[in-house]
Amino acid sequence: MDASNAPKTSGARIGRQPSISHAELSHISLQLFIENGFENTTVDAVAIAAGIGRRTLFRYFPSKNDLPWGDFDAGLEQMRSFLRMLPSDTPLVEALSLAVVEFNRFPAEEIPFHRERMDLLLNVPALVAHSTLRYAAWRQVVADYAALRLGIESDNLEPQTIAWAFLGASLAAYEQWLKHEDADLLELLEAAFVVLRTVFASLEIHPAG
Amino acid sequence: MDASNAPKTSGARIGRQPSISHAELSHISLQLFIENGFENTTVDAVAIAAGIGRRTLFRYFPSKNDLPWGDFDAGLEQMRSFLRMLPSDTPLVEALSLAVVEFNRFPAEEIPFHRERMDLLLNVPALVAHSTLRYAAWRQVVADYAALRLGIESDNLEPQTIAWAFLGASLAAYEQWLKHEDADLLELLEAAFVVLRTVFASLEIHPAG
DNA sequence: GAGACTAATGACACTGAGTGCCGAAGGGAA
DNA sequence: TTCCCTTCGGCACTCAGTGTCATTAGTCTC
Repeated sequence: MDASNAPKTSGARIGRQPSISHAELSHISLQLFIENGFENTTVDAVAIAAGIGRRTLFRYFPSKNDLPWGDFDAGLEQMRSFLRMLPSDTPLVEALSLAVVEFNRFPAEEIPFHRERMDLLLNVPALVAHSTLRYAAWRQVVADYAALRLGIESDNLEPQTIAWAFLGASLAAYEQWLKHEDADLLELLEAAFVVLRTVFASLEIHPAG
Repeated sequence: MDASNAPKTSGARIGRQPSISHAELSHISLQLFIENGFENTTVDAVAIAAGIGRRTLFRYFPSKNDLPWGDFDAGLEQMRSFLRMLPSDTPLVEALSLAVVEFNRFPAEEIPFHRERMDLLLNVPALVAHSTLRYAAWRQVVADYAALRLGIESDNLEPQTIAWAFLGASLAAYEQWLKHEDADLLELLEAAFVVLRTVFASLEIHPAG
């Protein structure tokens, strides 16, 4: 899906070369969004800044809302692999906690950049709304693993609830991270998962019968 | 916020009467969306069906996406009251479970209607995305109560994580409800909350039979 | 009842996102 | 060079949403 303009090792491609990459285009748009605000930046402005036609831009990204996301799917595949390689006797919640933390680990030099992107994604209403659609794929990864471990289908109540809980905890952690300049994202994620364990482990609850 | 065109008991209102109510307009739009699909129904078509101008429609609802929601805020206020009236020694998770179940209790005759609305809200991409913004207010109610009970601010990690978890569990329950014609929504909600308690208490999960 | 005041309506024009269509441009292969 | 393939980008169009403003339909005062 990405790097589609880099010449493949298996022979040169035929036809006209793409004039830009998804990553470049995403990066250029992000610059503009951060500088002028998401709403104040038109798609035309992004296309002009990238030196491509407006029509071409919509061939790279299906909507303006998708521009800041860049290559999210690549990260998902990594998370899938990570989960596959975990020992199968790892407790479910621990396995998922580890995987989610790993998913959000970035090289130190990328962190300021990542922060600005997440600041947009979690604060611009249009992007907050749109993000739900992207998170669905993320939840699917979590639900698939939970289903595998529980021996049930991934569209059952249990895997879906678990996936939602991990997503929610992650977003709560991100919100804290953006609010506190000096905070550590991975620690906040772990803290959020601990909240889940402690809050919902309170056993004075009587399951409704 | 609603019933603004019904004459108030305290004297007649001044100025021209609203030509329609939010509830009526929402209902009319829902009919069209269900019949023809959300994407295939233009705002103009809704306005015409409602016998009002297109411009007027946007004074009642800020966007097409808001039309199917109707009066969501009224339910939120009810949930707030419900939580306020609970004994303060009710365990936090139990209190929230009860409140959320109560929030989703509807008269039997409204259930088929509610089902169709939720079917739209949870399946039409544009509405799924937009719903995140509406759910934020819902989460705030949960977070506020959790914060109160925990003696911390509602924008802290704990209340936010708890609110996300309850929202996620509720949505997972709704998805099951829509998928199984004969399912009971309130039972599914309780089941989803039990999933949270058992999974995060690291107990054994038994797939629902 | 006439005029003042108030609030909702709706027509019009405009911006901006997203799409279908199609010819042109740029590349490799024969 | 010629053919073929792929991307590019201009154009026209649909539709959501907004600012403006005259109009309509009420109430209140004199």
